[in-house]
Amino acid sequence: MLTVKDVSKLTGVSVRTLHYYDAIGLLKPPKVTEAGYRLYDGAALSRLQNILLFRELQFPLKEIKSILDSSDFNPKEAIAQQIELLELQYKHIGELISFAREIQNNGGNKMNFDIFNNDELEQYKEEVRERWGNTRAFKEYKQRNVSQSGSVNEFMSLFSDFGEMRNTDPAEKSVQDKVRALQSFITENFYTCTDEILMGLGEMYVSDERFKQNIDSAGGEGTAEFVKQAIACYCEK
Amino acid sequence: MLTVKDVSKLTGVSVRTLHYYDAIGLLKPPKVTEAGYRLYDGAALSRLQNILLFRELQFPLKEIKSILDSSDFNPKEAIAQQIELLELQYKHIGELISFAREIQNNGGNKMNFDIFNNDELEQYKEEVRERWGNTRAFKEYKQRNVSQSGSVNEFMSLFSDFGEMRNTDPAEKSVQDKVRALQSFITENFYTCTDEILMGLGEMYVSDERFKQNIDSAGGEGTAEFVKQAIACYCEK
DNA sequence: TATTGACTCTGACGTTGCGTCATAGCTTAT
DNA sequence: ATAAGCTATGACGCAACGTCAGAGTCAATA
Repeated sequence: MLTVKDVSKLTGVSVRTLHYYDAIGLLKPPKVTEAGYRLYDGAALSRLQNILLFRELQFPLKEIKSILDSSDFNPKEAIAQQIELLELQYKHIGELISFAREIQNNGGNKMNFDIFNNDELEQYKEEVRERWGNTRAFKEYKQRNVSQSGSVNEFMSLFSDFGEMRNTDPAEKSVQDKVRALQSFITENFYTCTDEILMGLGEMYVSDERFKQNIDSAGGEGTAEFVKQAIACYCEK
Repeated sequence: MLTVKDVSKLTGVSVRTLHYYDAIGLLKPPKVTEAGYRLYDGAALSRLQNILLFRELQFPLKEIKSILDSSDFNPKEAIAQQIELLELQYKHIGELISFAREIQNNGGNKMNFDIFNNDELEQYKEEVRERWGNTRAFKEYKQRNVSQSGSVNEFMSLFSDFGEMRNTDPAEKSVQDKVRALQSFITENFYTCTDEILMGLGEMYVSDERFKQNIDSAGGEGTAEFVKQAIACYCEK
């Protein structure tokens, strides 16, 4: 019989991990001495190999346990689902890499509304867990995503409108109407935009270099500052 | 000024997360009312955007904090390192996917000594953290990996040797010598193989379908069982 | 004005998969 | 018999929050 240390050296898992797997019932030693020493045999090693296999494939230990304990040891289904999950991760990380490269090159100037969303992954995990196919929520996500990235363009055109007015008085009615339009637009396309939030956004447009540069590039130098003032005006009334 | 809920709705992070970021000093609200209510402004929103950016790129919060707090807000270096990390993850997940596909197809028959090792990732993380370039440990890893996968072939040829002897008595001297050779081989190439461990391995060779099938395919039907008996013999003496 | 309802706060514990002590018991060899 | 080496069981720590629980606040309504 193998002691914990033997198994540890053999498989590379730590003694503490063996303790833990015992504690959670994932890998019980077939025998325990009177002194409480754990002793393992070949069958246990085999089970451990399986555990490590699934662990490597990112299965949570609980799931591994239920897979190995379920009498029908045919995990093809589970693995198929896991592959889909891994593929999502793969895609996601790929996107992150190109995103990171962009940041390196242009200093992260781009306003980025679309990539801040691993909803996809999270939602998919939910799905996989609850097994209601991968059609509905996934399509809804895509839908949302498309409509959102589409609206970003409209969003930017609002700023170029502001740019054209940026030499008039921020309190001017035409300008104030634009602010109202901006607020409505945000409310309709992103989230309910209260006056409070609008104020915060206005401030951020100048204090965040990324937003500032992006807005100025759409409306001309000074547009961001102008928008901020217009918003301040609007919110004071 | 924006309340926690405003910020939450605006950025998508939960109120609890804002509490947390405050607690760890990552994002302190610029003002707090007498009642203790947190109030945020545009600058805070901007900082939060940066936080989310780095968080999305898998930076740990502590690192984000030190990056944003270090006066020289030039994270190019950090991002470059992070990209390398992401690329490693990318590669690793890619390997996992093809590995998982293999398992699906052949039921995971292959003995798998090589993929159970994200040392690469871990070691690399260490490296990145300690900034001593990515040459040395990486090459050492490759070295180790190559020599290991090379030795797997020799390992299998041992089993075909056993296969040829599988109709003689397991106690026969020639067989026992092979067992000794097996033990030495494991000790030299993988880990110190005590008699105890050898016994465990022998048992596993038959109780784990993956090993059994692989060994039998190398030495012929019944080889795994034969090896187990030979080992038992060897260890009793 | 009193009371609802919506919002906020601070703890405290749960989660996942272990690592890291601390303390103590067991085993074996010298 | 004692030291060396192994083992055990807690207990705490980490990352990044989620999830209550209990309690205080704020604005608006009846």
